[in-house]
Amino acid sequence: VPRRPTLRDVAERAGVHPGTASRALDPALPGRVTEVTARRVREAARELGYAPDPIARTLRTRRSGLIGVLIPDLMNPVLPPIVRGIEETLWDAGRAVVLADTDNDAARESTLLAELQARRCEGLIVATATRTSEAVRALAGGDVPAVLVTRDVDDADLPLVAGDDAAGVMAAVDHLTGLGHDRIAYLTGPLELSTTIVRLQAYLEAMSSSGAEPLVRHGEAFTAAAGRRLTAELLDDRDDVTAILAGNDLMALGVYEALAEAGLRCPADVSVVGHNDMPFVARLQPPLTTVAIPQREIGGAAARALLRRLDGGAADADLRRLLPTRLVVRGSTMRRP
Amino acid sequence: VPRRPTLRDVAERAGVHPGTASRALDPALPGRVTEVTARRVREAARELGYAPDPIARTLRTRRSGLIGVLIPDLMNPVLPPIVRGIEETLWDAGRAVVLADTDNDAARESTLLAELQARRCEGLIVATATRTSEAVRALAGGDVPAVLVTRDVDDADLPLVAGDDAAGVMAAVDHLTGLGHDRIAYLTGPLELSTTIVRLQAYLEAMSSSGAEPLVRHGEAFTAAAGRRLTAELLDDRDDVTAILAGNDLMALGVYEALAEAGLRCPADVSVVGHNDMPFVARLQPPLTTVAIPQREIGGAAARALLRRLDGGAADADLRRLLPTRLVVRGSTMRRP
DNA sequence: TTGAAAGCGCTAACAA
DNA sequence: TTGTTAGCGCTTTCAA
Repeated sequence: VPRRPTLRDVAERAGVHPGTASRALDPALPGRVTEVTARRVREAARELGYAPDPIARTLRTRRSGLIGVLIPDLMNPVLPPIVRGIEETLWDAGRAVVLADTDNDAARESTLLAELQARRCEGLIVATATRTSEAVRALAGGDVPAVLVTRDVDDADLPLVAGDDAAGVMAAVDHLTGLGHDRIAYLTGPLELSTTIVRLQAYLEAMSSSGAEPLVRHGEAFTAAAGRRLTAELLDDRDDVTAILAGNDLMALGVYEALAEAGLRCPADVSVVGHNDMPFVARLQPPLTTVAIPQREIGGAAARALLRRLDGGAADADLRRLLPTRLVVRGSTMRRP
Repeated sequence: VPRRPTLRDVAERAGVHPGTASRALDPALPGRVTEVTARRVREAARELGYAPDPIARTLRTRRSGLIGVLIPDLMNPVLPPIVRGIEETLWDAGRAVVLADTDNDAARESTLLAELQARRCEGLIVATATRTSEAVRALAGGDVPAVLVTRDVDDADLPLVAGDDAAGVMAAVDHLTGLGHDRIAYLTGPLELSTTIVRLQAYLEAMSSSGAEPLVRHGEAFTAAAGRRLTAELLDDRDDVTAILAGNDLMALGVYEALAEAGLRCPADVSVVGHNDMPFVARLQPPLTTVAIPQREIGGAAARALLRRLDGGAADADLRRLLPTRLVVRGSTMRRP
């Protein structure tokens, strides 16, 4: 059986000692070896099709080249682009991505975090944080660098990369007030998520600066079902609402359903705005006006932030990196009737 | 610095030799060690918070516990559920998933396949195959077990797990003929994908057995743009088409666009059927009738097939496992006008 | 500049 | 049943 070649084979063929071959092949150390031997070794390596064994290297150097990526649920449409951005950036940097999905389960979160570390991941990218996750907070003190994506945890000095949701929500409120709306309701996601809080806060600020009275309903989850229930309740209580800002696009889907059920038209009777610009919302009827988030870039930026840290970068240089969002105006908003 | 404990530390504390400690901690070998020493060792391990180093273990045993998963593009809506199914099954079996995305690039495919193997992945799940991918075909002879998902490669004895697309397409044609249609066009995806061929073949068979004349257009990609272009061309040539079967849902989106552009209504003038039942197609206008594929189950089944092989299962027991698909009838199909 | 030797932490073959 | 020994493939001191 033609075993894959080791450094020893290369050294033998080049007529040098394995140690020398190792030095010759290490690009970080030019001048540690004669140019002529370096050439001989490289040649032998090429002829043999030699590739260093990452496992053996890791055992020696303690660097595995593995980055753990923890996500809440890959089937949530916002995540694939983020994971994609992370993954392409890390592969390009010679790292491999170990993906783990918590299924939105806190217990699973801490299990998987431990598992990822046990498997010697050099760094962690975490998209599952709730404001109170202890397991995530503990990462701040730990010895494996971690970066949070999208979701932040309270009171921990962990770097975060996310979209500038606040700016997006403010733009959405401005858009609606610009269209003459002032009875604008906001439907939140679960309060244990930082994204919910950030968006809600922005809504409240924008409303107060426009002098309009805020109107908030809290949802138990970022789902269409929650959006639908909240909207139905809202319409029962108040018949003067002319615009609804949904915590995210999934909830906006539920808003559409509830409006249709109540015999209200969108946007003729009620304008609707979502958040995230997930795939295909432009193809809904009506096409959804929403806050677009640069998901893939967020993933890439998170990966780069982690790489910087792994290369000994300053730990405090780039806490809280917010990437620009933008309001995409489509057919679900119009001038107040 | 309180270095994490090694097996040596555990052995020392338990007063035994490292080799003995190793045996005591190995769950696969009961009876290789006295119950009393086993207990002592386990106790010591617990007290020290010992966790075996997976890297060292891998170097020794050649088994990394890592499974490489190669996908064409995570942002293609069919993939997240598949990856999810793979990932949850493998974690439950104590394996970790290394995810790599080729971005539909053949060169990247072979690079990443090599990289995954260099990183000592014990097994591979490949969703990127084209009918001719050499790099994938080479896996058949290789020493790391591989399972294909959804996309097959020609002339290679690699196990495949996929949805039963043929049955789905036949059901779709039957559904349409049952509604009185006989001018049913089929829009294919790229011919280098096995899924395209399987679906097309099924369409041709179903048409011939119903005695209707087949009407096929070939698309260069499974995209909305392709679906749109093909439909526009089709409508230019033939004004008698009353139903269109799209290669997948993305193409069906394009069909919707082209019909609207041509001033034709769906389903009143033309019925449309998609394939995949990707998220949110039920919310299109009209809701899309489509062939649903059990994506998550396919992922799970692929993972289990690989695990079986890793445990020395027969290599030929389960080549070509097809999971049942089903036609989901929604609003885009109706009785022929 | 190169060779020699040790060792990362673990497991498996062999010996006692 | 347990201890001993060797070695997975690599890097990195230390000497020459």
